[in-house]
Amino acid sequence: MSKADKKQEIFRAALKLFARYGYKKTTVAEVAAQVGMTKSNLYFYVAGKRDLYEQSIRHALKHWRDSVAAAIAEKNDVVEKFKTMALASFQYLADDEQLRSILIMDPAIFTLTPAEDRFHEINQGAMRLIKDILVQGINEGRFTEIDVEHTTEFLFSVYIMFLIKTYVKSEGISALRMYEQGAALVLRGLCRNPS
Amino acid sequence: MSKADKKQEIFRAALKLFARYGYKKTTVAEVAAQVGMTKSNLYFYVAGKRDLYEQSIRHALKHWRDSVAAAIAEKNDVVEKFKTMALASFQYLADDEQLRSILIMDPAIFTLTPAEDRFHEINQGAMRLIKDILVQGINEGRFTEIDVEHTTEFLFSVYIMFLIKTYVKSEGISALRMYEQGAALVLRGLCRNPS
DNA sequence: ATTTGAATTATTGGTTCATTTGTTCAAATA
DNA sequence: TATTTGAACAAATGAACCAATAATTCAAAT
Repeated sequence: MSKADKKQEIFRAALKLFARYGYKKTTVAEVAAQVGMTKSNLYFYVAGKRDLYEQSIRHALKHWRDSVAAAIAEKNDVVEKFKTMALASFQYLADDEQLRSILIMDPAIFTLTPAEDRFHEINQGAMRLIKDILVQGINEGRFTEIDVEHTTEFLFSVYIMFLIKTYVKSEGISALRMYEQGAALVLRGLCRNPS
Repeated sequence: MSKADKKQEIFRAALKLFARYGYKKTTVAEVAAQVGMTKSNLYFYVAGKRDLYEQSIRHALKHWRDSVAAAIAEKNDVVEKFKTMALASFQYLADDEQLRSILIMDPAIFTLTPAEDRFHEINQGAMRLIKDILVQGINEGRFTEIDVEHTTEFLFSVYIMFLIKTYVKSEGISALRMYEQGAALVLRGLCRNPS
């Protein structure tokens, strides 16, 4: 098993424990035991506990983003892409209890401000998805010619906020309804020919 | 001076100190001194330190909301009302350094979830402003017939989020640009005949 | 190149205690 | 009667300490 594979295994084990007990209450000894090694050996793979935690989360977030990207890629119509993006990302989290648990225990993962965002590169990728859809829509003449940069940031902020409302604070179905209404409203504002 | 007037005076003095030193570092003795009375006498007017704090904030929030309501009332056209609502509330806070300071020191005043909202009745009032505009727009045939309840909640959430981004976390001008783009986008989604 | 046990360092949680601050109240005042 | 006060009491806070636990390093082993 390659070093990279071993890392993967470590990250998955770590995420499981972090999701169950939270950052502070999980010890590196426990994580090491979970993958069948001593804690000192863990330091051969990661720089420390904090690093282990962040990398594990980074790993999970990337998987999420890639999964949403794949769902979008299946659609051709730009309006369908928009709808898929809005819903697939929500659905993914609904299905991933472990990641939800992490997010609830550490709400700061989803920050409202880029400056203090520990996972900025990953969120940049998510914003890329939004931006590409906006650009495609404009190029195809389906969307009105809006300010792509700021609108992308706006949509991403709204999206993050509703993730927080729905899964971190547990407003559940109520927040989902709002999100759906909002997505529809925004899509109507985006489209040149309102349906 | 009536008891109600004395209370007003106390609230203003308290807010000033709370804004400067925060809740914990402000003592009731200091507040009492500020209005020229002993701390024990303060208990004739308020139930305790917490009550003093919350009432002072409540007072300031009401003033804010009423000020926005007044600005909206000046306009007749529903689209103008919408724009005014979106901007006047932001402008008010830009001008009120004291309230901004309170908000920064106690970010939980602006919660993303109604359940834990200590000032829910006041925010209800703010949502009322949004709802009335939506209803007017629909009745006049200017807005499409959206789900008023959920759209109101959606818009209020977005509004609160940008207040936090702009003033609590200090993203300043960048968040403002996003907000403007978002407001324009939403308004376009709302209107029956896009301009 | 990987793993380990033992040693070292840093954090954490609990305890005490002195000090400050919040709260109550019977008596005074206007 | 409505308001104010000083003194007493109760609760919260922060500093200083200690013991226990957990994180990290590293020389030696595989």
